Amino acid sequence: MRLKDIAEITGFSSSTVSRVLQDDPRISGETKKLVLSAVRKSGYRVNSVARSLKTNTTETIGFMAPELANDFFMKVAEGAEAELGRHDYSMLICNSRESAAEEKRQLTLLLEKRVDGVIIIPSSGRGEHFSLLTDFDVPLVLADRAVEDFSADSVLSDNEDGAYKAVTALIEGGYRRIGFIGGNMELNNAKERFAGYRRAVMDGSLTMDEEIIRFGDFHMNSGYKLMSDLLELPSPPDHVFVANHFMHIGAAKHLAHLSREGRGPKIRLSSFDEMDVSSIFGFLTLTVAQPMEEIGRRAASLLLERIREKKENPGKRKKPREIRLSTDLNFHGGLN
Amino acid sequence: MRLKDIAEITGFSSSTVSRVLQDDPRISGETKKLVLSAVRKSGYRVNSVARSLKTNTTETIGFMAPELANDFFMKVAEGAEAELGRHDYSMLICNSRESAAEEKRQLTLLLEKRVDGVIIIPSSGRGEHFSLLTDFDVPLVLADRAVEDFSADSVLSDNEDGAYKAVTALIEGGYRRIGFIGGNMELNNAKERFAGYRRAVMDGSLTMDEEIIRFGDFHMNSGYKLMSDLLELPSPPDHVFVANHFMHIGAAKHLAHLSREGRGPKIRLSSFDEMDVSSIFGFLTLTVAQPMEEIGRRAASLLLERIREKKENPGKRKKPREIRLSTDLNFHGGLN
DNA sequence: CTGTTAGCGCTTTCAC
DNA sequence: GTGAAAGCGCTAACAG
Repeated sequence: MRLKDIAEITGFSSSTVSRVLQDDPRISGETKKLVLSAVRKSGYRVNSVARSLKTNTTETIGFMAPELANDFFMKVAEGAEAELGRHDYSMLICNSRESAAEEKRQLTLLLEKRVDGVIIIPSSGRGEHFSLLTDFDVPLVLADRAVEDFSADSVLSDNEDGAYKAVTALIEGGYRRIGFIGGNMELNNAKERFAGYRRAVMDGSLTMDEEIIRFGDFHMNSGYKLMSDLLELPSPPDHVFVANHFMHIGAAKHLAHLSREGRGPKIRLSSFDEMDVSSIFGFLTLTVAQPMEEIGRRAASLLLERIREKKENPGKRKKPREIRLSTDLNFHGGLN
Repeated sequence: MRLKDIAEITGFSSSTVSRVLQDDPRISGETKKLVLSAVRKSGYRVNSVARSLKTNTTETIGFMAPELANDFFMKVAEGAEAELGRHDYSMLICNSRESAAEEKRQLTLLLEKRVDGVIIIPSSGRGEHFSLLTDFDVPLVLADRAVEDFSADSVLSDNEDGAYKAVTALIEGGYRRIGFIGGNMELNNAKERFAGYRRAVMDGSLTMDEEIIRFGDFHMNSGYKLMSDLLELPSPPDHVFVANHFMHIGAAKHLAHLSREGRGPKIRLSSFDEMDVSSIFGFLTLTVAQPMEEIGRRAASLLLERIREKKENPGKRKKPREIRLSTDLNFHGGLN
């Protein structure tokens, strides 16, 4: 069933049917009713592919994340999906598998599918290949992470501030030897969280001790391992600030194992990120909650704005905008 | 840059360029080289939209899940994505928000986008609206859950068997009062897991005691709440089998809270599902591991098969196939 | 308010 | 081995 068939059934022309479907105000109420009823009866569905070919827009955007089975990324995705859905956009999802090469490969596919724009949570700190998109004039918004070699619209948390607030609160709470489990330092958010930690330590007149500063990969197992390393130190920290949720769970898991064996050390944890499973353990003191869904929502709405601007003002590209969302500091277990 | 431009640059016709792009064997090596080099130089990308209009296939499938920020669903999605990627298919992702109505709404969108097929993890036990797809001859595969009022290809875990194996092992391990925290009983997998529990209890000559059988909604908080209910019983269970991962984490969280307060009851947990955070607590005895990614992979490959069959044999619809994947029983903490 | 017409960028007979 | 031409289903001037 094609639009043309509806035209034949109702006796109107294709253009009239097309206009009805687009709610063109010029169409008379009577005609509209007739056409719409024929559409309903026949079960006709517009062919978006044909429409896209004609209009040169697909109402589809690409969403690329380093992995899919990751609650943080998918909260961002849910936020984006919600915002896009309000505007009848769909989302083509891509798993970059934490690889910039794979990221590039998938971008070319998105390009061929003629998506109207792309949201990327970068897999690495580098994004030269994102120029693929801008070369083709496809709007791009980075979410959660920025890259160092490519400037693009982005929606990020205020990582440094979040870490600073948390560590400062810990110092005020009396901790004097606060360890740090950081993320992959090629990623800007890992760097910024570390910078926040460092600044808080300095401002709080504690000494920066490299012994109690470790870097992992933002995954659970590295949190587990690094926690274990820290505890084996002759003089272990009295608190550890962990730079993301997954490493925090890993670190807590290690503490839980120890305490199960009856040799639980006196130590507490705080973490960047807050998920609904964050507080399952008793070691948690503070979390720095990122507005995960808002990151997605804002990324989507910025992207839609860029798409609109492009349509209204072809060829004119605005200079990249960076949106920083602030985090919330939440207390959980008390300070000791 | 269009295909036609490449034709003009190289002096060949559009048809020839098109054939080169599709690796048509009739094209001479020389021509191929010439065209390909022009393609590379110009940065030309095929326009999939135009191709789709012509070929009536989009190489895109829809993937619908009740939520996105759910590691179980997304492991399935990753499996599907991997399989689809091997065949250059893309995935349009939809969040049905645990609502059949929303599910229906999004299906019509997928229909308009002319996806070649759809994978659905149903939000509810009902799927009359899935006929939207079959009416339009769009292949559909259900993953993880079946629906009672609509028969479709499906890839499911052997839920009953998994629960049966686990509970039987618990009985053999000496537990005599095994409670059950079930899922939303409108869902077939919740029902089947309960059936497995029931059969094991019967076969093991324990008594079915409704007191220690509770039903939640597969989310963490209901596991927490129901665990608390069970512990308040005059005669609480000595073990609780929880019907999925998220409720298990909730139940364990409750136990962790209690034991932190020094009043940890002597009770252990087992759970359907195994995720990498399953074993963070010490209460865990057994898990019934579902092959999450395989569910996705198999769903995708069955879907691709159906798409192929449809192309080769239009109009002929095979009768639905149900694939049951077996689960693995894994021991964690020992039996007491 | 409605119809005619051209054409989006590709694939694919059919012809040579 | 290559080209000419038609057409996928829709939209959007333009015309009336």
